[in-house]
Amino acid sequence: MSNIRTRFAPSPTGYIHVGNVRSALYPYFIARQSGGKFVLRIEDTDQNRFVEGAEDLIIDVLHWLGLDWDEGPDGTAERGGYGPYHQTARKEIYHRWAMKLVDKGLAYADPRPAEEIKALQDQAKAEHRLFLYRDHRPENPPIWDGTMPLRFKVTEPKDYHWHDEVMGDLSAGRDAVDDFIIIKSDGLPTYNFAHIVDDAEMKITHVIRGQEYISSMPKYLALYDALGLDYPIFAHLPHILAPEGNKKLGKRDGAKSVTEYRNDGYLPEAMVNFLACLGWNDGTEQEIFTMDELINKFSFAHVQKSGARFDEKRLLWLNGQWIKRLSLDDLHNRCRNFWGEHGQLAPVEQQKAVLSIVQERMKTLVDLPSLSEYFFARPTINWDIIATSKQLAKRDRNNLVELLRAAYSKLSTTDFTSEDVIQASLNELLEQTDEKPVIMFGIIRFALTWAKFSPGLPETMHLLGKDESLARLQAAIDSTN
RNA sequence: GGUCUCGUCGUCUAAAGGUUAGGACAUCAGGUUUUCAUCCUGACAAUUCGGGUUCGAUUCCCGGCGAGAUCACCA
Repeated sequence: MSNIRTRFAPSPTGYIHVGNVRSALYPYFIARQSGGKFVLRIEDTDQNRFVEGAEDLIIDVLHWLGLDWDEGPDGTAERGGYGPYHQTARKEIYHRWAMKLVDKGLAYADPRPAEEIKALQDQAKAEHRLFLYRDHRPENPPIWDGTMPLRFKVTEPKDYHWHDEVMGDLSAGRDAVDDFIIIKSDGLPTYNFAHIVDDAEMKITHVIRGQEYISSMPKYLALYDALGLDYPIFAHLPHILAPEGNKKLGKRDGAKSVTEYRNDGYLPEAMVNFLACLGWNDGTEQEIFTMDELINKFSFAHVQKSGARFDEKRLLWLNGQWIKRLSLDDLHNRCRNFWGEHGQLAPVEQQKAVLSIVQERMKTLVDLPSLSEYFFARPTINWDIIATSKQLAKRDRNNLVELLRAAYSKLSTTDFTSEDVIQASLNELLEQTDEKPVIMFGIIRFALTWAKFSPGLPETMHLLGKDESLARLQAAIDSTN
């Protein structure tokens, strides 16, 4: 048990995309590796961007990924002693803290209309001049009554130096912090203020978030100082870049939601493994990590400083690796919603038998139907598919049918008791006909599956059974008449 | 534009002054007596540039170049 406390603090403004997930993962690892607590806090202070149902989506995704939290929203209730865990429910708390600043003369109500400020900013920009609000403070600010925004007052601008677990020692000049709004005119706090109050109240020890917050650090440091708070440990994570260009991965560049990957047949283990290793590695050549391994091995010391590109091909490979590692029962469970039309109706035992020979070829769960349907229902005969095989395409139809006849008569006297027996019989067939394997086995495979890809011939035939195998060969022969 | 940050194969990364600069994904070529998306083998491929410091720089320092982030009553 330690007093380490980390948090993931998303905004319910839409679906959670893969770029967001990593900033949940690392705090989770840090909390779990030390026996500390992982807190989920909903940052819903922006009423304009609030999206109905977004919170449920976030929770659903965290559950799916296997990230459990010790404190935070829990169904309709909340769990943990430092709640509430929705910022909109903490309004009084922010006001109480804001009053501390007002009382110290470190915050003032700002009566200036937003348009006027905008005009000042535009003017400064046009003149290539730095705009500092502190040069335009209202002369006699009114008493703050909650209807006007409340601004933090920078009394002594100074340089800031601080340490970041990922980025190292950082610094910023005195103009990096200016008077900024801490409570909006709607009475809710801005992120800048709210997260500091919350982190303090919730005793958060590690602030782990995206790199985009680095430039705001002086603001936060000024606020910690003004509020008399100790600094937590900071760790700013590099961005995850979109597959194309050098842009940060975001929704408008088509960043997919985690839910989308789940529907596309990706395993949460692969997702976690992939995202955790985007910008982090344990210093060895290991590529596959379980959640437990990540928890044990994760360290900021090995987090990359520069952005990492999201490479779907690597994700796909990793997913295939994870699928291969699944036990048959586990795989069967996860395939529940991925069977094809006929597969879903098949008895469990048959489904498992099919999975066992198809497992190593699956890269995602959505591959299942194309890899399995012909086991459950007789495939549609399609001679055109022969053209996809270089070797078979050279033979004429009659010749191929001849071969199928030979195969039929050989196999009808074969015992289908095991794959080995079938293999042996197929080998004899080869000798008797003096045909090349690529031709003979190729045409048999097509006659049985009419699919571009399938598992090995003996496995396929063994699973299909003698009657069905022969019936399919016969159907192929008959189809040419 | 100001401020801040970053810069190793196409991509993810290892090497925290001394290695033929390593691994993985992708790609390509072989192989596993049928296909193949599995598996095995192999090939291709990188230190942004210029100055220092040093016996020796991917590594430390300075400058250029390139890239990104941020400058909101968004988080």
